[in-house]
Amino acid sequence: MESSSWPESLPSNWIKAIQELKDGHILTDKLREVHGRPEKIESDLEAVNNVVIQILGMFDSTLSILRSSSLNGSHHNPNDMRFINHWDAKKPGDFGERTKRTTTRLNTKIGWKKKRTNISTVTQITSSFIDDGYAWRKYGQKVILNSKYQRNYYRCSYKLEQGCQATKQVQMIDDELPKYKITYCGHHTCNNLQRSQIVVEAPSPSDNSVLISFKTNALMENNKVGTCFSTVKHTHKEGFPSLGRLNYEHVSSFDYHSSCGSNAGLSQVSPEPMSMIPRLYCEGMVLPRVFRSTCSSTHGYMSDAKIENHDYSDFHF
DNA sequence: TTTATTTGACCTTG
DNA sequence: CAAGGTCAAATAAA
Repeated sequence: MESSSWPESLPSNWIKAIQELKDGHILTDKLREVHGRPEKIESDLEAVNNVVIQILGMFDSTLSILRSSSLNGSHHNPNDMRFINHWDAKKPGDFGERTKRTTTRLNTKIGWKKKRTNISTVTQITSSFIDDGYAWRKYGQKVILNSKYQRNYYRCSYKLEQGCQATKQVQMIDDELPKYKITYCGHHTCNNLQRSQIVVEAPSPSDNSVLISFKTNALMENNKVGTCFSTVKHTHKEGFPSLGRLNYEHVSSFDYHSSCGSNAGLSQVSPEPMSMIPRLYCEGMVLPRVFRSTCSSTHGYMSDAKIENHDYSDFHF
């Protein structure tokens, strides 16, 4: 990926994105070197951790640049507020009365439509709430037809501060076992991911794999569980029935086994914008192999995820 | 007092 | 028109 192969006419933000990808590629190579040498991983765990975090940051940065460029069909400065779509143009407090709100909403009809038809979603079925590393704020709850449980709507806590458009919906599935359908809509453009602490364990002699344990900051810092688990703080009277007290350590800790073999999982997921995929996948994709993700929840069930409604129009790789 | 959640109204979509 | 998604005032929690 030589920079000379790119047309000189590329806008500066695209060049920046390309540079980010190149840097990420170099760092990934570094990781690959370490991958086959578990003794090095152990001795330099912090350095490995830092590389992973750098790569993730580069992916987020690149996607942010690409998305901001492609959303409007032209290249522009992502900080230019003129290019924010109608959906987000409105700020809280703009409407003191219902009548005023009604008028404005009608005027932004195009924005609504665009939002709903073009947005990509990722749906995940899980037996417990997953800490995806982002801070979410609940903004709605709705009774869904033919469903015993209400659907809960969350948006990124940094929507107002940074204009992050990521939202997610959480709905309990009517099943004999407690399961949740979590639908992520849009991707995060905020820089407030609570980075996971990554613990790499040496491979076992019997299993040619590397165990990487992702633990969120919520476990490291006292009294911050509420922030990280805003989605867990639902009410029992209307929303989901009580599952009892969740074990935070178990729920927020995931183990990834890097196994030789199948690549199906990665190939299925990789085209999706990194920052909109639940961290369950994003973190795993850092390494060159594919993972079977085991959610070590209080129930110990496997979590399952799939991508619905691909829309790659914003991401021309 | 500040911040987050609840909840009914409003709006879009099919 | 029904169903689902979002807003924002009211309320609760920290």
